[in-house]
Amino acid sequence: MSITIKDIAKAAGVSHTTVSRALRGSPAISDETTARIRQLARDMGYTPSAVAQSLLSRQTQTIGVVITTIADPFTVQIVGGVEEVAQAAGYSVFLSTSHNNPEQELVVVETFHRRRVDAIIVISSRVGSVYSSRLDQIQVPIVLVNNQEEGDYLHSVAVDDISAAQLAIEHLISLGHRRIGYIGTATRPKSNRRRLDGYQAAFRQAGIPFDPVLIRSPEADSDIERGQAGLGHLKAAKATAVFCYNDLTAIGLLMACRQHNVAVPYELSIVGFDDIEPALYVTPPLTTIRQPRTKLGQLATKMVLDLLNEREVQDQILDCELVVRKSTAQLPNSAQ
Amino acid sequence: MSITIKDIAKAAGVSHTTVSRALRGSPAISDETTARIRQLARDMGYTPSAVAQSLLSRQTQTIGVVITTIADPFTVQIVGGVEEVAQAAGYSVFLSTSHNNPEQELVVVETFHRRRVDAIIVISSRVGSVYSSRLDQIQVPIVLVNNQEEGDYLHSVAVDDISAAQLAIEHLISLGHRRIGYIGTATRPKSNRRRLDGYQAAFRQAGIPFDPVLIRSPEADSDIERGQAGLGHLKAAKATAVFCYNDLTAIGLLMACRQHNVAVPYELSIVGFDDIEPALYVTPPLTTIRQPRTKLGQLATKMVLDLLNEREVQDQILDCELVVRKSTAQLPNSAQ
DNA sequence: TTGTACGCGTTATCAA
DNA sequence: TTGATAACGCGTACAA
Repeated sequence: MSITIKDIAKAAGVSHTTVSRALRGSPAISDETTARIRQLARDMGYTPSAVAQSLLSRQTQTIGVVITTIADPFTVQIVGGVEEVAQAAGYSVFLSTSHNNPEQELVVVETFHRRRVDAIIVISSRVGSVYSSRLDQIQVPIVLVNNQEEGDYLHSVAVDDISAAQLAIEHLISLGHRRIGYIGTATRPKSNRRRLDGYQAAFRQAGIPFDPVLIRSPEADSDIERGQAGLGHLKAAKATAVFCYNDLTAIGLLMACRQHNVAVPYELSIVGFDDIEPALYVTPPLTTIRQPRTKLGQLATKMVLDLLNEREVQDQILDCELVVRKSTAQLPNSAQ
Repeated sequence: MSITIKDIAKAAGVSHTTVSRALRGSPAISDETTARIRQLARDMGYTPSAVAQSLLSRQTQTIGVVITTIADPFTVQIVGGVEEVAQAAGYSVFLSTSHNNPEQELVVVETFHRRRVDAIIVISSRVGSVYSSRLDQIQVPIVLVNNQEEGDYLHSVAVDDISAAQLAIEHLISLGHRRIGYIGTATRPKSNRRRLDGYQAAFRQAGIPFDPVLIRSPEADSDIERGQAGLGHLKAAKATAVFCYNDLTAIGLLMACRQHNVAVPYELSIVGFDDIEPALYVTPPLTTIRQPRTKLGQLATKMVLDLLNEREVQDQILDCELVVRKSTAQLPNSAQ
C-alpha cells in the first residue's frame, strides 16, 4: 500500500491538489509550500503511480515487444535496439514470447492491448497480415520487424533480403565458383524466398545458368541440424560453395564438414547470413551477411514514436553488409 | 480511445455494473442478458483495461526484470526462464537494461516501482545490498539472481560458484595437470572471487600446492580480450591448463592459441564457464561448466510468485554441471 | 495562492 | 436479477 498524494496532503495540511501541483512544479504554488511538500514527499518515500496517471492520460508510456523465442540471439539483439530507444524516450517495454506459435502470438498481442500499451513491435512474425483485420479493433500502432508473412501490413522495418543474398552470391561468383548450393528453411518462408530470389538474380546478372538441384531446404528440427543435413546432397551435386539461410545453418554445415573431413574453405566455401556472435568464433571464422540488428530495433522504435506523435512514417528497408572472413576462398583451378 | 463497459452498457440498455458482472460471469445475472452482453462485447471489440483493474486491485500482474546488458547471451537465457513462468502465471514482464551502471540500475528499479510492478527480479546486479535500504520504501519483493555484490540481501537465487569451480579444477587435476592457470575478471568481483575460492579448494583437497603466479585478471574491455590477453603470461608461467572465468574468456584464449600456434588441448587444456551456445561451435568444442540458466530464471520467478502469495521462501543455490568436450586432454607424460 | 469537484475504467457494496 | 454509488490515485477546470 504505497503512499499517495493524499497522505502527503494530510501530513502537510493542504489539499491533494496542492500536493499534485507542487510536485509537478506548478508556478501557481508558492515556492515555500512547494519546497515543503517536496521535502515531505521525499521523506515519506513517495513515488507517483503510473497506473493512476495512465488511467487519466490514457497513455501508458509503454511498448509491447513480441518475439518468437528468446533462444534466437539474432532477435534478442533487435530487442536491445528497441529497449535503448524506448528507455531514452521514457517508455518501458513489455517483452513476451510467442514460441513461434501464431495463436500464442495473437494472445500476446491481446494481452498487450489489455494492458493498454501505446504501441506494439512484432519481430519476425509469422502472423503478419492477420493484424490488418485485428487492427480495426486494436487502435494501437503496430510495427513489424522482418515480418515473415507475405502481404501488405501496416508499418514495417525490414532488411533487404534480395540484395543481401545477391551480395553473397556475387562474392562467391567473383571467387570463381559456379556450382553454388543454397540451404534454406521452410520455417521462415518469406525471407527464405527472397534470399533465393537474390541468389537467382545474381546468377542471371552474371549470365550464368544455375542448377535447381543445388537448392535444398532439408527438414530438420533446428537450423543447425538443417545445415548438417545438407552436406551429403550438396557434395553429391558437386557444389563448390554453399550459401546458407543463416549463420546457424552455416555453422551446422561447417560442423558436418569437419566430421566428414571436408576442408573449408578449400573444398567447400560457405557463406552464412546474420553475423551472429558465434560466426566470429567458429573455425574458420564465417564469411557472412551482416544484418544491422540493433539498428532494426532502433528504427522500429523511432517509427513507433513518430506514429505516436502523429508524424508521417515510411516503411524502411535496410541494407546488409558482406563480411568476408575465412570460410570462403578462390575456387582452385579457376582463373582470377 | 478504447471501448469501455459504459459503452456496452449504453448499447445494451443496462447499467455498467451489469455489464461488468455479465462479463465476469456473475451468477447474479440471468443467462439471457449475460449472453446478450457478451455477444455485444465481442461485436464491439471490447477488451478490459488492465490499467483500471490495477488501480482498483492494487496489483498489476507485472514483474520488472533488470539486466545489465542484452549483449550477454547468458543473461538473456535467464530472462527466458523468467518470461516462461511469468507468462504461465498470467504475469507480464517489463525488461530494462542498466548498461552495467549501478546508478542506472537504481533508476530502472525506481521506474518499475512507479509502474507499480508486483515484483522485481535483478540479474547479475552490482548494486546488491543497496536494495536493503531502498526496500524500506519500496514495498515490493525483490529477487536477485547471481548477484555480484557481497553482503546480505533479501532473496536470491544463485549458482554455487565455489563447487562449480572445484568441479572444473578436479577435472583438470584428474587429467594429470598440476600447473593450472586462472583467468579472472574484475568486473564481477563476487563470482570471480568464489570461483577462485573453488580453484584453491580443489588444490587443497588434492594436497597439491598451487602457484599464485598462475592467477591473472588481465585488464581489457571485454571478456574475449581478457582471454586473448592472458595467453602470454600463462605460457611463460608454464601452465599446462587454464580455467577461465567464463566461456567468452575461454574463447578469447582459444583464439589467441590458434594465432600463436598453441595446440588445444595437446599443449594447453582449457575449461570455460557458463556453457553458452558458441562453446559448442568452437574448435575444439569447449569443456565447460554448465550453469542452469533457464532454471535460474524459472526458480527466481517461482520465488517471486511465492512471495506474492505470502508463502515461505528460501534462498536457492543451484549446482552446476561439468560438460567435458574437446578442449581438455590428459597431460602428456603424466601417469593415468 | 489554494481548494472543490469531477472524471479516467473498473469492481464492490448496498439497496431496490 | 439489476442499478446507483463509491472508491482506487491522479490531474485539471473552475471557484474561492
